[in-house]
Amino acid sequence: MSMQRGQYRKSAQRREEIVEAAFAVFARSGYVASSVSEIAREVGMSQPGLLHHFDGKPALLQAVLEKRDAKAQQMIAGKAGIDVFRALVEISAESQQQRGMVQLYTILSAEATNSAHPAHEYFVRRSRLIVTEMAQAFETARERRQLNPGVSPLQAALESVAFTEGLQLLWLQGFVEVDLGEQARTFFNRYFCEPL
Amino acid sequence: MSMQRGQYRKSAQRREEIVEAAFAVFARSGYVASSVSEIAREVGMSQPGLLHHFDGKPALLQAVLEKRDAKAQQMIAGKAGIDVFRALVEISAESQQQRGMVQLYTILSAEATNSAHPAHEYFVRRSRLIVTEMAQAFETARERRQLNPGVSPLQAALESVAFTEGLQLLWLQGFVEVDLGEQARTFFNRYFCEPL
DNA sequence: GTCTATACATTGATAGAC
DNA sequence: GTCTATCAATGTATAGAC
Repeated sequence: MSMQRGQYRKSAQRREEIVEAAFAVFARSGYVASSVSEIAREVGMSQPGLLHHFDGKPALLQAVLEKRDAKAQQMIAGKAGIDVFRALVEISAESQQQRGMVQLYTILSAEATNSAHPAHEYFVRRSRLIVTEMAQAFETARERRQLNPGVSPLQAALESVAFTEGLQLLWLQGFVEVDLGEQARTFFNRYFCEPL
Repeated sequence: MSMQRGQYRKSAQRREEIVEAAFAVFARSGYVASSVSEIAREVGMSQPGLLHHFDGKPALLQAVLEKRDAKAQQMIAGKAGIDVFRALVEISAESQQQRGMVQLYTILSAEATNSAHPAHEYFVRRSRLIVTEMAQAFETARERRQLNPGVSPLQAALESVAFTEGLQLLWLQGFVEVDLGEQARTFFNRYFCEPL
C-alpha cells in the first residue's frame, strides 16, 4: 500500500466512504431493491456526484464484496486442519455483532442464485472456494487422526457450509435461542475426536 | 370446495392463472425485483387488467404464499414422530424437481429478513411453526425410544431447519453433488436409533 | 470533484371507455 | 372483465456549468 497525496488522496477517501455507505444500504435491502441515490444520501452527496467515482451500480456492489473478502481471507490464512475450524467458530461468533453484514450476504447470495444477477459468478465461485478449503481442512484433520472414522471430508464440508448458512438465516429471522458461534462449535465437534 | 358457475367461474380461473404466473415470476427474481406488468405479460393480459383481480402487488404475493402453504401442510398432516421426518425427506426429494419454488422461498425468506418487507411477518411465523412442529416430532420419537440419548428436541429441530435451508441454497448455486432428499435423510439419521 | 438539470425507462396505481 | 390512456414517483445515467 503506497502513500497517496495530492488530488488522489481525497478521492481515495471518498471512495472508501462510498463503499462503506453502499455496504450499509445493500445490507438493509439487498442489491436490487437499493438505489444509488439512497447510497449518495447516506454519504452526503448527490447521486451524480457519487457516480463520478464509480462506473455504475454493479461496480459499487463489486467494490463492497471485494473489501469484505479481503478481510475474511486474512483470518484463515496460515491455518490448517482443526485450527481452521477454530477460526471459523470465531468468525461466526464475531458476525453476531455485525447483523448488517450477515444480512447483506444472506440476501445477496439468495438473489445471486439467478444467473442474470451481477453477482452470480462471484457467489458461485465463493461457495465453491469455501467448500473446497473446508474439505481440505477436514482432510488434514483426518491425516492427523483427529477426524472421526467414516467421515467424508467433502461431505462434511458441504454439510457444514449448509448448516452455517441456514443458521444465519434463522438468526436473522429473530430466533433468540440461536448463538452462531456456539452452535457452529457444537456442529463441528460431531466430526472430530477431540472437542474444538 | 363448492361448484362455481356463471360469472364467478371465469373469474376464479383467471385468479388461478394469475397466481401461477406470479409464482413463476417471483421465483425468477424475488418479490422486489419483479413487476406486475411482467406477471400480466406472462398471463397474457394488460397490467390494469390484472390489478382488477388483485388489490395490489402485496396481495399477489400473499396469494402465492397461501397456495404453496396449503399444499405443504397437507403432506405432513396426520403424521407423528419418525413419520414426520420420512415425509420431510420426501418433500425435499420432490423439491429437487421444482427449482423455481425453492428459489422463490430462498430469495423471499432472505429479503423478508428486513422487517419492512411485506412478507416479514409471514416468514418469521412460518419458521417458528416449522421449528416447533419438528421439535414436537423429535419429542414424540424420544418417547417411543427412537431418538438417540442426549439429543435435545428443540436443538435438533433448529439444526435440521438450518441445515435444510442452507442445503437448498447450495443446491441452487449449482452444487451437483447435492441431493436434497438423500442428504436430508442422512442428516436426520444422526438423531435416530433406527435409520429412516 | 461536485453540483444542477435533465433525459429516459420503468414502476405501481387510477380513471374511464367499452 | 378488460382495455387504453395516463399519473406521479422512482430508477439509472449523462451533459455541462462551476
